[in-house]
Amino acid sequence: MTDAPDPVPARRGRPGYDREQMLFSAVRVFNELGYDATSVAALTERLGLSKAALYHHFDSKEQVLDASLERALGSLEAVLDADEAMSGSAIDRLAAVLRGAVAVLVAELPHVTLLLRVRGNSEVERRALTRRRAFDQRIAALVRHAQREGSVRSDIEASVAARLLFGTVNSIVEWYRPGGPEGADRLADDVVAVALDGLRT
Amino acid sequence: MTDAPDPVPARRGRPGYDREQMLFSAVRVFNELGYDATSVAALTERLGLSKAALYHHFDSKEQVLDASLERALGSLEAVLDADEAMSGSAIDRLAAVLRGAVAVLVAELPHVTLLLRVRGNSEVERRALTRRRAFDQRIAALVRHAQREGSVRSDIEASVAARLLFGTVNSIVEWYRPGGPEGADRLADDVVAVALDGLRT
DNA sequence: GTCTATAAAGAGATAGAC
DNA sequence: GTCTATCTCTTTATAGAC
Repeated sequence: MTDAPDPVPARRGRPGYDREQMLFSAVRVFNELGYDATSVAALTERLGLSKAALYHHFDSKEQVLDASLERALGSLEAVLDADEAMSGSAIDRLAAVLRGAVAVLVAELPHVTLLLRVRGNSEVERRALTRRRAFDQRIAALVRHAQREGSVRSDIEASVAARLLFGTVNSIVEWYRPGGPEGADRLADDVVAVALDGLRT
Repeated sequence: MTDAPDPVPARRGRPGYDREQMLFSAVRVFNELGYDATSVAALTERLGLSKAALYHHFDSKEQVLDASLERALGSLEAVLDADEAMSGSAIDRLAAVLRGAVAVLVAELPHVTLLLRVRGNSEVERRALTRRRAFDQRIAALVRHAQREGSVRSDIEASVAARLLFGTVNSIVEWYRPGGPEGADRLADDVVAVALDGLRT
């Protein structure tokens, strides 16, 4: 249990950790144990520090969570606000959003993983869930648009289709590990292929 | 917070709750708050009982979890052992397993939801994860079979395809609620349609 | 930026009565 | 089948020194 400290991105020269490094390490532990099962002691043991050290960088354990959720949500919202999501046919925009979401999932894997496990047990968690719902609704609107355009099947309700779509995308956090055999681009290709064209030959 | 007790399936006549009813109620609370965030007090408050009452029916909080995970895993494993999963072409068996899994998800929604959130924090959780992995591998083998048979595209690795497939299926627990507009059969149709034939027209 | 020490609250679980 | 009372351990967070 007392292994070497997390190999946190170095910060040249100075001793100790800054807020960024501590967040990086903490989110990893949250994802391993689950946020609620993680004590502040578990958070700081990972870095070889005492509990009190965390309170120098954050007001509370919950503020660590908040910082992580902000990253995840900010990155995901940016995908919907990007140029590729704003022009072209609805099906092309949908595909671009799927690719963008996969890219964010991979790039911000720990933060997004944490976001997807939030259940609404506190004000911080409920705010995050509200932003997530808004994201989901923008996806559903995009699917509806593609249905009206005729490029997406209309025999499945848009909200259900959108949920199954992002169920597929979001499930990636359960097994994908960067540096494995599958690159992020290849993964995005596979997701778009399965989601839009199906598994059948 | 002190609402009416959970409307647990009645047990005609006698006072108090039996093990089955207590499990039913407890698993609901676990899913609302998350297992780790749920105290034994929260569990029994829901039924209007004291903490000690739970220990008449279960040895520990963890044994409640164990009982729930056993149900979920048993039901899922039964899908793979069913007749429809044993004969016919691989693609037909795959479709049958998908339908069966959706049916189990809906029928045992609380137990499966709990299972899908387990992270391996205890021996009970790790045993459940081991069984889940075995299930996943049987799915991957089925996909591989369908690829060799030529009915499933081979440009996506079987293990990745299987994971995306069950990512789609499992995500149902995040939003589906029985008694809503979508019936279980219709939902299974939608899942098989999206997974095998895709969303595109 | 980190430490030790400690406060205050809440956790899981048990004993024994009804 | 449930209760009250209690034990013990762990939790989040703070105070104040280095």
